[in-house]
Amino acid sequence: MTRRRISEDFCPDPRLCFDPQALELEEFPREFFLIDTVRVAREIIGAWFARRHGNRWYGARIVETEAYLGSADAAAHSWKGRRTPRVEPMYREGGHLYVFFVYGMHYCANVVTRPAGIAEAVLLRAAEGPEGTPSKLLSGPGRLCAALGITVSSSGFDLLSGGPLRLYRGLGRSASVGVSQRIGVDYAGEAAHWPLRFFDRNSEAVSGPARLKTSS
DNA sequence: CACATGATCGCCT
DNA sequence: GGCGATCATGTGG
Repeated sequence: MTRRRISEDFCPDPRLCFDPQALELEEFPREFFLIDTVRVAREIIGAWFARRHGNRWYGARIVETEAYLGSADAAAHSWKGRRTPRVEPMYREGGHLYVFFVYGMHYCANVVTRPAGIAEAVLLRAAEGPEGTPSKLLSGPGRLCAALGITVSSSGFDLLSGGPLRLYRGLGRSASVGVSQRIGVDYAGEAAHWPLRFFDRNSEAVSGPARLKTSS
């Protein structure tokens, strides 16, 4: 049996190699992550999620996100203040990473928001690689993590520590951003309908059903 | 300790 | 649009 061990998958896809220095990308200030989770979800559309591996940088432009609003949000892992070892990174200061494992085979990456103790976060649902990479390579939260080689070993990492995982502001004009309900949270009752998903209307890499790709 | 389920994906119909 | 894969995690006994 040649069963593939998911935990060995740490390597970014070589097609995502890029140079943040040459592009003169700037990081977000800490404060940006502390104030408003919904605003972070909307405004990191177009931002670059970047990772250093060896002496190279790999990155992708975020085109789809979802906000998860902590203890008041039945779809959030921190609903009703739930606090377990897995969710602990959600309680850190905004700007940290929260990664979890789902469905026995996929990882999902979130950017933690709000001050320490308030467990809100933004799920990174889809991204585009540098010019010429296939639009499906990072389309969906599981594929996004697979393409960048992100696993739970990165959960709790501070994106503003000057280390190998970072978030950079996008370049040029802001994207045309659509809004919809979140995907895959039907169990969450009323919260399942909250308009907390954001996406770049002009991107081929946005995931989910077609009916959620055109809304406002 | 046993069990149920999920912030998904790809393949099948 | 439906379903199986596959297992960490949380919950309850």
